[in-house]
Amino acid sequence: MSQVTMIARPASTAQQVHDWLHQRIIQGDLLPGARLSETEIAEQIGLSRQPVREAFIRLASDGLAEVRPQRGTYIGKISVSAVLSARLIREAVESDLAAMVAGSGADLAAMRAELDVQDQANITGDVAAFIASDDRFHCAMALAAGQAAVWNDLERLKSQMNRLRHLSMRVFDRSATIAQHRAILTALEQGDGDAAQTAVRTHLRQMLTELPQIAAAHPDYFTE
Amino acid sequence: MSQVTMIARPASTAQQVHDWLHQRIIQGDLLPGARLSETEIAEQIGLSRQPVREAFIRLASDGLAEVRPQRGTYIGKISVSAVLSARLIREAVESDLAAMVAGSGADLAAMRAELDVQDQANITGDVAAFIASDDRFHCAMALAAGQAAVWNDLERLKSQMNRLRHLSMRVFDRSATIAQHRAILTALEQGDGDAAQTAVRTHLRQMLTELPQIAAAHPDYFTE
DNA sequence: GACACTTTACTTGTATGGAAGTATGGAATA
DNA sequence: TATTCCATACTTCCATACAAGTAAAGTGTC
Repeated sequence: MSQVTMIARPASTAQQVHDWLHQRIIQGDLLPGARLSETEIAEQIGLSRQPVREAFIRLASDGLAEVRPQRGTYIGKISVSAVLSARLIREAVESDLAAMVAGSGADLAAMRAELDVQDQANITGDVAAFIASDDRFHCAMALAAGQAAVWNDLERLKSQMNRLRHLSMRVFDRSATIAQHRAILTALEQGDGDAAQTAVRTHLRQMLTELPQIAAAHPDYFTE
Repeated sequence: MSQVTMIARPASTAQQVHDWLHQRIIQGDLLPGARLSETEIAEQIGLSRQPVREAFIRLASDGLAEVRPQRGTYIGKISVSAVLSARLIREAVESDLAAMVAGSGADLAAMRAELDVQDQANITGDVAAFIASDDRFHCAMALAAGQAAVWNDLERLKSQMNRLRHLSMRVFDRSATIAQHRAILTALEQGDGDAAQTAVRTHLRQMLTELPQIAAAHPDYFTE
């Protein structure tokens, strides 16, 4: 925890607007291709256009929005190739992380706890809670490997995949995801690095079969 | 090539300022911890503060600058942990890419050509040219694997490592780097996936020994 | 001389006005 | 009816002015 976050100085208005829109986009509240208006949002929250504009610039840097000069700002569509490359990167990195954890004897209680949360969320049908726990499960593995910074660096890539999941989770089987998570954790607990790597790669390759189906179901939300 | 790029519309001023500063930071022209003034740069290039300010916001999103409200904007110091995690990610990803290329029979002429460029740059001592060719060598491998998008996604991480290399290349042995590149290419040409992966990992682990030395030589430029 | 306080200059943050460019709808014309 | 032209409203971009906060220099006091 850095000093900046310890000293409770409220973030700038522009930053708050950015965070607010960022979350709404990730959660699928603002849909791909939708229009964003500086003046409209500014009036909506009682600010001038400038901080809203700067929030848009940040969103564009995040790859979540597209500012077209003199035309308008739009929620970025989900790039199929971007999702595929993000998936490939995650598979490569998390496979290595799994190998590091398997031989280390690190504490895996956090991962096991998330499995219980996912079971609950699956029963109650709370999609948002399930996705959040899914994220924390993978994050816990990175922490077990002592690589918290790696997880932060993947944040940008994960955000694109999370948008996809918020579209897909209503359709696809969460039980299968839980089973895959359980396979990963079992292999880690047994200290079987090769099995853990295989389980991670199998899990993350699941998206290769899901992506075409989701893209076909929502063609307007995707590009490339 | 998309229509957008065909119609040669000049980028916005803020974007140009951002690109200019981005390049100067990566090349080590603007050193870590140095101060950036909105008004100063604005006067320097004959613009108002606003576009410069928006360029700063983009740089902060890139992780290259830090805007401290009511205090000033500074070139971000090189985070040791960020470099380490970027290195780990590159090792994992490029190892997978090497395995994909080794079995594919893809054209490797581009990689071989870069080796010649690096030999030349090593002789003439042109550090910037060497680093640029080094980048293109690795990029060529990603292209040979049919994963251009992956290389783009790693851009953010590479920029931090490139800042480091512009500090280190004046010190460290470029011939060793070339030998490592040659080992990678040889393994790929022989179709030996395992050897290629090993060569890639060995090459990228070189930084693990270089980083502490560079950080010790320039303690003011690093953090964490 | 050392210390506490005040002032002053300087920083980024926000508001507002206008400039440049785009898209849309309607009117005039063939 | 179809097409071209144009006026109008809208968008983002940039310039300017002001507000809020920080830091450092200066000043007075002990």
